[in-house]
Amino acid sequence: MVRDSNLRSTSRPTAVAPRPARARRYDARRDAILRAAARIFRDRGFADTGMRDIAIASDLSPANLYHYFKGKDEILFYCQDRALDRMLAAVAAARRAAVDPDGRLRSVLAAHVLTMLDEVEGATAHLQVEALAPPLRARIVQKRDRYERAVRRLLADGMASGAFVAGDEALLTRAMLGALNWVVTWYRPDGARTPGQIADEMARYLVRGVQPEGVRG
Amino acid sequence: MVRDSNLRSTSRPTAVAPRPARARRYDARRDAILRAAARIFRDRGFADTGMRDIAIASDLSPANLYHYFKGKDEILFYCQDRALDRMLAAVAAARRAAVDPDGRLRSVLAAHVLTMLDEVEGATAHLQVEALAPPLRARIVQKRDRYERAVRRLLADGMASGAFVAGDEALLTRAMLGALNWVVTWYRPDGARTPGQIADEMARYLVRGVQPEGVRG
DNA sequence: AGGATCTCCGAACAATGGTTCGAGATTCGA
DNA sequence: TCGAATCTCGAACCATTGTTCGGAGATCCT
Repeated sequence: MVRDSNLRSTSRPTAVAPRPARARRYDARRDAILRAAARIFRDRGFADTGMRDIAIASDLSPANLYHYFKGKDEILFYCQDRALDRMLAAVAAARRAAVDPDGRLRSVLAAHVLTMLDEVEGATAHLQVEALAPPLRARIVQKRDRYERAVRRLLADGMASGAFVAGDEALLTRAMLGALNWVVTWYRPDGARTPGQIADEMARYLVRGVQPEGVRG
Repeated sequence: MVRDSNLRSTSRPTAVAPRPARARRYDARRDAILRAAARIFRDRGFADTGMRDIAIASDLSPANLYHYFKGKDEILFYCQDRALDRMLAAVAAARRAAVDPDGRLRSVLAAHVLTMLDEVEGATAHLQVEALAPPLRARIVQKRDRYERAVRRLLADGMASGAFVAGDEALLTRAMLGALNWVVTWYRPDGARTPGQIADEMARYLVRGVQPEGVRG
């Protein structure tokens, strides 16, 4: 428990492994647990998932989980935290790639879908925020709001520049994110569409709804 | 338990009360339980809601709940069943009111939001279907699919008539319903918008995304 | 009024679930 | 190689939860 280094110390890429093998395995196990948990959370929901389920899925004993996480809440917390980080990174990337507002918003929305469907990342990004106890929830809510505001700003900028029609930014943002979050409830890996296709079609449709006449993406 | 008359026998509106006072109170209690349960389910989720919570909220003892429902599952079942009935009724009403496809779809989507936010009806319409045990779940899933197909048909008809642009009907339907279902996660009674306003704006935006150039609602 | 039925509840039961304990294996620095 | 820190797990703990049981009070029909 001495570690607690979530932010990799990528300070020196020296020849010799700067990170002990011990700590490496520790991080790997942590990752595996998060991966397994995220998958089950997405499929069965947080409340219906037991520690024993997570333990089985990650080839560990239930008791051993507590050497990697303080408890069930913390596992959910890191799932959500990771997913949000990835989404925020997508926003930053879209902003850097200086295209038009349409393309920026589309790429962010598409990335959102991919993050939700990707087993590695959380998938339970926004889905189960209320399940968290106050201390951890506050941190997630804060980050989630930051992401939501970022998306809203993308929308607002487009409205200001005339790329999008005027409207209630907050409501439209929530409509878009809702459509995206809902994907996890109906997506099946053996379905007709790949995650990439779903992400693209979703993003295209959602953006089309705010575009003025004459400039259809 | 001899009653089991969910469908009111509105056969004869005779002068004398055709329904004994006893049975009336029974139905009223049932209604109150459903009302209270739906509210808590919506706020805290099905798994995190205890029978004792429902009992307190409906001014009854936990044990007494079992005189009105077979168990927790059945309570959720009726919540969802009611909500779906109301949504299906909205579809039928929209179909009867022979307006254009745009108006039909918009009114159905708006009714969906109002059903979700209305405390009386389920609110947990689609939200917690997986929580149900197989026997009851099958019936709900069937009805939910019926509703989803009805909405999809509205969309498909519009595409066929040229009122909507061509696209993946199933995916677009799910995108719309997802945006609507998500409303329960962020709606607050003391917010700036009333349920009616939210419903209208949502429906307008979602339909706009499938309309071709030159015909915006 | 009397018996039958319906409502209602306090208490307890069995199962589940998150979590802790204590000790045995494993790994690592020196 | 040796001692210490780290991993790992079976078993148990304890609170919660859905549910049942048996009976007391209320209500209704005749």
